Amino acid sequence: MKYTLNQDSELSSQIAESIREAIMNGSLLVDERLPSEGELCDRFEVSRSTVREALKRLAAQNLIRTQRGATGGAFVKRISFEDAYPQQITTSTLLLSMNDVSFETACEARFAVERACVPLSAQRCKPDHLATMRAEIHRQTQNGLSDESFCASDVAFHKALVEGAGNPVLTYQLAGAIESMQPLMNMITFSERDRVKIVDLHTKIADAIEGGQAAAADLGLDELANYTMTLADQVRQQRAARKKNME
Amino acid sequence: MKYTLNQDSELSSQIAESIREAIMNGSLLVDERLPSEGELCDRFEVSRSTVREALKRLAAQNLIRTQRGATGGAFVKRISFEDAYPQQITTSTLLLSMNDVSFETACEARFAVERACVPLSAQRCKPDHLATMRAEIHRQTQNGLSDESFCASDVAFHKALVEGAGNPVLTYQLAGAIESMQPLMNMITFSERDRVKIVDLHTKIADAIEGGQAAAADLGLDELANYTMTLADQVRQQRAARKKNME
DNA sequence: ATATTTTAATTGTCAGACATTTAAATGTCT
DNA sequence: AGACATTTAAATGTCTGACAATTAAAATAT
Repeated sequence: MKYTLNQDSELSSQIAESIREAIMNGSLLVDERLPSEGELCDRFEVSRSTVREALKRLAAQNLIRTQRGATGGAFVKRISFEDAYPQQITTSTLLLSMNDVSFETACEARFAVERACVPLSAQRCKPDHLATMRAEIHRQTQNGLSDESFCASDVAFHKALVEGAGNPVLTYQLAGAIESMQPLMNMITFSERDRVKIVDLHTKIADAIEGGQAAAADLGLDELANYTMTLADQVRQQRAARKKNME
Repeated sequence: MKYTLNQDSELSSQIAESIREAIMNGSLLVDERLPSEGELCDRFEVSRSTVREALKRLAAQNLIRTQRGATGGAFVKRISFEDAYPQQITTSTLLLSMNDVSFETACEARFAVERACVPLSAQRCKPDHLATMRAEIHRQTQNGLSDESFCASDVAFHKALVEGAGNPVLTYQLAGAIESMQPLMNMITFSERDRVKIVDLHTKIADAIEGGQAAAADLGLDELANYTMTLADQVRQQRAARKKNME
């Protein structure tokens, strides 16, 4: 384990980066124990607070875990998809909301990425994912469902579709794209007619997946993408009109 | 800004989570200043070290930035795609290497996701992305190029392909899938014949993109996916045979 | 008015202490 | 000898107080 500090600003950041590199390049293996805080102080010639701030940075990135007690210490963490998920969602969501990403751009990305899963889902989708899709479709038909709940169910449906591809890497990469769209989707209000149309398309997609018909599912997804964009467009026009009236 | 602590283990983790939620739910807006470390100590009734460890966790997640000096403090950071990128790559890379994700699974995800970009790239690819693709193809034909450099160039080619779609969300989401494959790709050695074949397919794809022919590009990508899988298969068989010989 | 210096607020770092947790070592009883 | 209880030691978690470094604004001097 080699320790070299870059020319960054804060010591804790430099130390964290140094250890991160050691993990990335294989100098530190999974479950290997890092030197104790005291030893790290000696090696980097900094105080314990600084070392601890560095370790907290690494912990926040799921790179290490710490244990207290006699045989405790900081250990290189075997990061799991479950650990990485929430981080990914948080980052994606903030990226969209803080960078004026248009609904079109986000939507395009989402459907493009989902379309990539469809052939695999049609080929391998398991009964329980299909069951989830059906259940969500059913929920979407219920009266009195708030727009937010409808959106949440929509997200759940599409998540199941992606998970149906049975590829954990895809699921991880795409979860962000789909879930982070929810706040944007929540800005749309759905009329009764909209919901019926969406449920129809969801059903069409689920049927196609169940029957292993990738092309049909793709077609359904395409229609859904177009329809969603249309809805967003309406919302934008309504909002623009309202603004004009107020002037 | 509401502060409630969960029943987690470490105080710094609870405090970080509390502030993270305030950012996520809009209580804290972009560029808004957090209370100073001293004030946070009072509000959470903890020492400054604990507050600082919490802030470092948030900084590591690109949620805040800090400034020193009179008008300094911690501010909600407007996370940029550039900031999120490296984090995404690190996480994806470690996920693959630490969880025994098979080459097939990772490869499948990569090509699925790339295929999602092809129609958009064919439609909108800008000259400079195309130029990058051509340049990388050219690099791949040079003699004496190490396997690692070849792989790196391969990654650069595919990154340009994705960027050609002109959708920053797609670029972000997919960068992880593509770049994190590099360590796995590096385990493959390329014969002269392999390289010629790959360069041919890259050229085919670039030509199709340039001509706006999405279907042709998709076909090329499909061939490339199959060929890559075949290569990986060969490597696996060679390795198995070698192992058998040693017994 | 402009340039310079001082000041105050804030984060960054350090040092040392004590609290808490945990496993291993030790001791005690049957 | 084995089972249970106690002690010990090592490690992280937290607290306190101090000083350094940075920076914008206020005060001062030119």
